[in-house]
Amino acid sequence: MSEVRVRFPPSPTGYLHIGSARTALYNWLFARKHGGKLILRIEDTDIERSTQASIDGILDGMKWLGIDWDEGPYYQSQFKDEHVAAANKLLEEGNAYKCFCTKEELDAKREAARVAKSDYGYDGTCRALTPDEVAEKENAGLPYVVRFKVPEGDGVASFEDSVYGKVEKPLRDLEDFVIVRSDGSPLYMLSNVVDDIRDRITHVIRGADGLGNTPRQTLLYHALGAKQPIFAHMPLTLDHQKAKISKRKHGEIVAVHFYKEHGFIPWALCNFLVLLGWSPGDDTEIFSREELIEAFSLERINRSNSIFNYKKDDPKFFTDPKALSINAHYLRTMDIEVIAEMAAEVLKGEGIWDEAYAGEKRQWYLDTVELIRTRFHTLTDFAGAGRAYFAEDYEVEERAIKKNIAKHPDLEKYLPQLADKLAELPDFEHDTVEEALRTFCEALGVKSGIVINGMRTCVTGRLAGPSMFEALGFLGQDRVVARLRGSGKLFS
RNA sequence: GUCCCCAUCGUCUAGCCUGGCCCAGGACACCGGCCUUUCACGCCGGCGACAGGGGUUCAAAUCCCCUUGGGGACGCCA
Repeated sequence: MSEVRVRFPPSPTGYLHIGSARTALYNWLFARKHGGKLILRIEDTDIERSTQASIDGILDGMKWLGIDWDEGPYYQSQFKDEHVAAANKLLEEGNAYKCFCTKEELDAKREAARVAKSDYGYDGTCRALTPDEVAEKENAGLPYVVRFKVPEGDGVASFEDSVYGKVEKPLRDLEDFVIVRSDGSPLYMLSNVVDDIRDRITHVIRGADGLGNTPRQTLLYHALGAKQPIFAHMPLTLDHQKAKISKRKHGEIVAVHFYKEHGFIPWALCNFLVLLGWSPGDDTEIFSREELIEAFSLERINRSNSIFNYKKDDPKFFTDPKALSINAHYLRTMDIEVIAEMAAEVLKGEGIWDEAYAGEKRQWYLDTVELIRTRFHTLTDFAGAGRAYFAEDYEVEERAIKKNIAKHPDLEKYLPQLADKLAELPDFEHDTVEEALRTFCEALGVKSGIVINGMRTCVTGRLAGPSMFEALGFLGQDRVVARLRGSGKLFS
């Protein structure tokens, strides 16, 4: 096989959404697996809706995900001349013709067909025009579109699809479709094929919504004298109502940047997305980059659509639970240095980063991240649930106060007393602190659990967290003592 | 409406091509237990599906047909 060349052709009409990211990912995986090239082509021919901000967003999203490309970005709009030239070639060789039917006439025919409950396809009125008639209309200044001349007869347009197998469409079911607008601008159907031919694309991997117009595109390849690529149509991702996930309908939740902002690890999102419509055939679900590239294949892509399982306003899961669980898995198993770096970005974003964490407190920082990461799901938790380890402005959970403070009013006296005891300690080692606390509790005749939990609420702001004695060591004597002395505010 | 595609636990899926090893396996979620003076992790267990109906066959989740449900394509959008 010659070099594998695939492409990802987003249209820059909004942010990069996860469905597109999945398409990019599949293409990328295929290219990497076969030592091929991924070409990034921005399909910006819809000038009305294309924006530079969107282009930037898409590039940023891909970079963040780690989906790198080998060529491009190319811009479809720069190749307009080529598209027009291709249309002219088709015209000259008799594979296309000028159509003078007006939009109104076509709408009327379409409407009539609808009323008659019959199928509508362009009836070929202008196909029969003689060269003289065409010249006459053109000279009269009548606007026209260019239509592709679908071959007549009993033939079929067919192509090989790595997911769907051999796909055939009878030519008689295909109408003479428009390839150039009346204003002279080429249509997607044509541009896309011309670009893929120029970019020497060998495999077109795209959403199943492209399946329907593939037969027409194969006709274009043939008429343009090019070999058609191998196609692979991937199933669509739907929402719970079985509607295609879209920016319009679902908003931010389907945007790649949303996941970046909500503390996702890029690769975790990729790992989740690849599983939507593909599986390796065994029970593996967590893959390193190398493993996934090795395991990936077009043939194992599913044919049925999958559902992106998120429920709006779900208090517990802000996105698909599986995505969250995969992210949490990476969060607690990836190399601690890497996680610490990602967490650092979050802390910097929150303005609670201390440069010392990269210097003299480096080891403390690493150990702290290690201590708390097992119960987190996203990177943002380091600045949320884990805030007390890095800053003084942490919030104390309402339910923690309710359960561990309010029920034990005596703590209002005990906690400051405990602070004094702890302040006297020669060191703040695990055993030293534990012994001091147990002695303290015994002297007062109070159960240590009550004091421990009250203390946890006070010094970490949380109902749950790491073993208290361990956590205290990380917080340090000074901070613990100060926080316990200020515990009075919890009782108001 | 016409054409095409799809159909296994709530969700992602394995198994389907090459029928028996499947009274259907894994993961997430959920429930229970162990661990833990909290929580999480981890471990153990539980709940939970072959859309329905007909065939074919000694045998069907797997093959065939019909029904139903869902999706897509039918633009001078991309």
